Amino acid sequence: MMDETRAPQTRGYRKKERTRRQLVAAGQRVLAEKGHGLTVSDVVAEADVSNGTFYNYFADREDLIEAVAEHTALALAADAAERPIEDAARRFAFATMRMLLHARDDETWARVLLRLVGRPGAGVDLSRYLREDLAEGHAQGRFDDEPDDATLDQVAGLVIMTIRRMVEGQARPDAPQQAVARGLRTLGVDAAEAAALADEAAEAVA
Amino acid sequence: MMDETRAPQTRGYRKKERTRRQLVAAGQRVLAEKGHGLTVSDVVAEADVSNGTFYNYFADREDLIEAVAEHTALALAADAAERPIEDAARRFAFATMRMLLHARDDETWARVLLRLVGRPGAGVDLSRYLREDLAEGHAQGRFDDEPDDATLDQVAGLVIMTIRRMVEGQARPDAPQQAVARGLRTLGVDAAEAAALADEAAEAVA
DNA sequence: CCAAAAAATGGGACTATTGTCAATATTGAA
DNA sequence: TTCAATATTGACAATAGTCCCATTTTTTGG
Repeated sequence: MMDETRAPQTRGYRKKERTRRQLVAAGQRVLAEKGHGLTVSDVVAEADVSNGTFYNYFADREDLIEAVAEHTALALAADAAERPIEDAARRFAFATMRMLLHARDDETWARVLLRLVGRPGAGVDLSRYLREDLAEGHAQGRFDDEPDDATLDQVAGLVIMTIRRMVEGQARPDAPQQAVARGLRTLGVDAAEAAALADEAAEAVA
Repeated sequence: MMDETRAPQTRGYRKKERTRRQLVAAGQRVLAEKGHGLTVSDVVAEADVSNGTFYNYFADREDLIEAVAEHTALALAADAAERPIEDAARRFAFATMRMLLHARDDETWARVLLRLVGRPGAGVDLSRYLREDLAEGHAQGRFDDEPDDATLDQVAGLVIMTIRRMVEGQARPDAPQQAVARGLRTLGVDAAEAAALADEAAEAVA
């Protein structure tokens, strides 16, 4: 990715940024159609820019794929965050369930998301929503633990590995509920309520 | 990877399998020296085989990197498994700590290991030792949970995400102990003992 | 406000690398 | 020695990634 910290003051600047969005959008379409066999040629053709321009915005092919994954994941997370759910535990259950079911229904996206994990440095913002949820849950007295990095890692890791297992086709049908319930229990919600919330989320999201 | 399930029909033919080992070994050396910029050309030059031969054994460049990572991880896991530690909880603590510290000290390997996550289907054997440990721990009455997939995912996910954070340079110095203790607690070991075992493992492995 | 310098973007030819393939060489068995 | 099976090879095609220059945009100074 290019320098994101540059101040977006100038008007023309935004025009140039559109090229990046074009490329990401094109990447999304090509990825959806051709899956992982996407080539840079495909993408630049779809976006109607030249090969050189592509590398003005992305370091390599993986970098684009990463950007597409992040874009989709953020959209999903932002959407979930907008829901006016007061209880942090319930919101966590819904957001997590949403991500898991989306991964189940869109294998291409799931695979791309998994790659993101394998590329440290990327996807940092992804955990922002999770962190906020955890912090609020702790403030509400819903979750035991302080929302520290280790807690975050454990919950995120559970979600990631569950998605991985789903992609591998080795997941039981109720893997999403299991994972959500397990995540809640890890955060300090008692087993019975965790299971209830997970089931509720599964029904609501599906 | 090529077909591993092929029966040893022609006994002596397996001498040819040496080529694969040569490639993996060459990959290890090149990876250690050039880090991520390794090219297939480098590897085949180092292994002294032709370009075409490489693709007889590996589907693509990533596939080799994967094999190298698995090779190293398995060596590590096997080594840990050989230690005559009776208590499953303690053995888990040692094995996990060993992997975490190795990842901390060898960033290249850590990055390669993370990539395995993004390649579903790979690294399956990696969790075998973990599964065995969990099963034995359950049999010993040390761990609460049945050693089911979800438990495995949660523990493996914790380790992976901890390594990820270490690679990103955002981990606290005691992240390995934290992670090991957390893993033990997830398995049902009470907090005090989990912390004690984690500290013990950290000292012993370091 | 204008002109010119400076900086960033877009373009596409070029190089490097990956990955394919059909021909050739090697192996073990009969 | 011959054969079938498999491994190896290197030339080749496809694709990734680099580089430099023209063009556009932004900033500077009068």
